Amino acid sequence: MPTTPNPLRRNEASRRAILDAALRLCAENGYGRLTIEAIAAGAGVSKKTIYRWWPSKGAVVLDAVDDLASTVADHPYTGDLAADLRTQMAAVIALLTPASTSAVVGLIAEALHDDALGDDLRERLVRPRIDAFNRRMHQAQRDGQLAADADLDVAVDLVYGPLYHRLVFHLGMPNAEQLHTLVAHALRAFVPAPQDNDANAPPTS
Amino acid sequence: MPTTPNPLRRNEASRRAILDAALRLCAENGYGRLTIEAIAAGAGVSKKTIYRWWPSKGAVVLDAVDDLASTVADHPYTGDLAADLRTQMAAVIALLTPASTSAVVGLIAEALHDDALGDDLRERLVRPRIDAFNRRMHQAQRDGQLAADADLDVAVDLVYGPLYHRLVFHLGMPNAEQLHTLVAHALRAFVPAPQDNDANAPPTS
Amino acid sequence: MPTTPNPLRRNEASRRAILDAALRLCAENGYGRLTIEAIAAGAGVSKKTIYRWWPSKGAVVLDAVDDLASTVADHPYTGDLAADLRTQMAAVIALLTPASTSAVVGLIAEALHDDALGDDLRERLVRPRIDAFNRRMHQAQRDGQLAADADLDVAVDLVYGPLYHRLVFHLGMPNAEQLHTLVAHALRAFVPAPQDNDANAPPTS
Amino acid sequence: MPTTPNPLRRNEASRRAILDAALRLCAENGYGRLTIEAIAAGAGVSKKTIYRWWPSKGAVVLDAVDDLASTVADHPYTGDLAADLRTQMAAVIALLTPASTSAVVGLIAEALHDDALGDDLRERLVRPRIDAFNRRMHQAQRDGQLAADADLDVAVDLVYGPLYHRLVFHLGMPNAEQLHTLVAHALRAFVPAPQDNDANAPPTS
DNA sequence: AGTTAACCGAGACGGTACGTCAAGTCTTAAA
DNA sequence: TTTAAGACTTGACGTACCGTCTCGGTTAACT
Repeated sequence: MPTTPNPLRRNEASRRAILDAALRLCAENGYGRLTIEAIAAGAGVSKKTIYRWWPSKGAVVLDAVDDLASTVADHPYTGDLAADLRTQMAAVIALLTPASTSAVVGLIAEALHDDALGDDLRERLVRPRIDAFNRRMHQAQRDGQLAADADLDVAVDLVYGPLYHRLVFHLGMPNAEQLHTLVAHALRAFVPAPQDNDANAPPTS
Repeated sequence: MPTTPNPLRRNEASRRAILDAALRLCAENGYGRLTIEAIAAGAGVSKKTIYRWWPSKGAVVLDAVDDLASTVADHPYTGDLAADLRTQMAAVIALLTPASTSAVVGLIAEALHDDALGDDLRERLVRPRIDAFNRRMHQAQRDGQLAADADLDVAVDLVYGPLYHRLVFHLGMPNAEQLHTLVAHALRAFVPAPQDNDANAPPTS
Repeated sequence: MPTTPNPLRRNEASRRAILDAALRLCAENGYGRLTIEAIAAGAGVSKKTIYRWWPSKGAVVLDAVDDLASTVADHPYTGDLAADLRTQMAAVIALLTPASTSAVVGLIAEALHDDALGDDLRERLVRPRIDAFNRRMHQAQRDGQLAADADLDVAVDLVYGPLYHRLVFHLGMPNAEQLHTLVAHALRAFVPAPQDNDANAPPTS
Repeated sequence: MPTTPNPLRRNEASRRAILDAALRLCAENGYGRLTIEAIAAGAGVSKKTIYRWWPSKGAVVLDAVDDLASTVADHPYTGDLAADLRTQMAAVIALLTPASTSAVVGLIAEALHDDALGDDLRERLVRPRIDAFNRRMHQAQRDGQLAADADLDVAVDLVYGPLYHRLVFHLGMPNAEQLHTLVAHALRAFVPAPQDNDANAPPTS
């Protein structure tokens, strides 16, 4: 008696309908009003089918977001580190806005109560993007845009932290100008010294 | 005909019992398992009394945390900015740890779905502390520890952001050493240039 | 410390307002939706004032109905017993119709659960009217319209019973013709024998 | 999309437990103290299950009484009409006594406020018994015990009315002797005239 | 190709908590 | 001292979802 169902017999149509319904209903009514019952009804699927394959509402949404987000929010590489970061961060901000109907924000909220979901969220959604960020930063270091001896371990926190600080305390997502300022200041921790005050300004070209 | 009850007639003993029960039960079972019913039972109070004075579970906990947190997590002033920040941030980290039983984390999670609660959380809990942080930073600026022309508007995001980035993605709160590194890097954006690697040490004067 | 309030200090204006509000609200929304709170609000009186003077909602309504009904539904005396009974019964039917907004029907329903109210209802409202009925019947006996040896003890049950049978089982109150038939048949038990089949018909004059 | 649940899937064990608990609790504490919560708890069933199948407490009790009463209070046929009626009415009286714990009395009280319940009560409980009574009366008519031209339409009101008159006004149910008198007088409306005082005795044939 | 075990939809079920309502008690301030 | 106002405890209301379960039916893997 297998405790986990046989994935070979899984109905792909049901799976897709469930993930689609989850995202759609989340966008329509907000993550807070999203329920397993509504997902089942919206997908034309029985609750049992959802519980067979996912342990919780959060896990469903995580799968749905994972599908969705695998291509968005990649790190571009134009050579201008600050600009590239701003581009990528703008995509992240789009995923978090508006908070009330953002599936990602819903996942974040639920993960704060649910360690298992939090771990999944970190490993499946966040970790790959942190790795990508780090690769981009090391590339910039090799390019000479960052100090050769910069401690990049804290970079991700300094660069992305402000977004989540503002998110959790309803301080408003930064607009383009504020984003510019934030990135500039964050990168200042890693640029070669001595430097002038405008080292991270966008190229004037 | 006032839609809000007359605060003059409010029973202070009930109010205190409710707030105490909310914090106690949150610490015992976690914010996620906290219910209005349990608070009422734990406080020896009727549900009606809770609903009369607060619109939601989050509002109760916000009041409770507000009472509690009004004295903790003040900004010390020893003259060593980085050390003072680390001290204060350690207090903040204590309020957020462990996440599963932290009332503040619970509020943060709920505020992500509930804009009204989020606004209250910001105005009542966070704004005063941001102001205190800013006062401390401007003091440091006047003390010559920060660049005279530093743009301190982004400072709070750079300093505290990493904490919330780590919180929401289950990356673990920084230990003492990591906190040291984080603060040092964050402040680097505001210190006078050029600088050496120990720019954040307390003034030797 | 008197357990009963001093009736001398009773506020007559409040008493009237309460009884009037009770009847008005009962007529408007039905006895089932009548509440002490609504009566208090409708009378501009505090709940405490109601509870001070009456033990229950039913007692309030009983007082109100008692005031109201003391003059209606008297027994006329035209000499035609059957006609007189029909006249009086039509007044009773008016008090019971429509059942959903009739204060008397509400009292009857509540008295079925509440023995104290039931006893009050019987003694204050019903008993005097039974006595009046019996006086009317004995008068008819003296007038020679009923058998001299008729057992009038069961008369009230036979005459009025059909009304309450129909009331409690939603069989519809009798219309004028049905009322005629009912009274005629009921009185047949008390008329002198031998008799013909139309002895109780109304006088043809 | 049916608004009523599919009766085929109904759990018969739950249904029985609910009806049994309703009758038991009504007998123990009285209809007035009977609650849906208590029925659910007493039946080991969730409230939702009750609300799924019945619209109100009264509907539950009506079902329970319907089950119970389908065999009691049938009309016997010994040939002696008055005796048969007394037998059957004694069974009815037993169902109504004591009023405070009688499910039927509770239903009657509730039906006075609730037209839908009242209609159900009439159609499901009362109408079949009225029909049975009428059949018995017509049989007696064919047997020559009632006048061939008697208007039996009012018979049920005359015979049973006294019971409900006495019930609603707390006048006490008739004892055996009073019942004898009541039935005798009621039937006098339908016997052939002239008659003697023992007209309701069984035929001597 | 037929058997059979699993998935599937549907949705009833026992629960827990919700937010509301009214009952009846108690406190305060004004008259 | 009574009253209006209204806060309070209590307890039931009817609803919403939860996560589990059983029911036929279909489907897909293995005889």
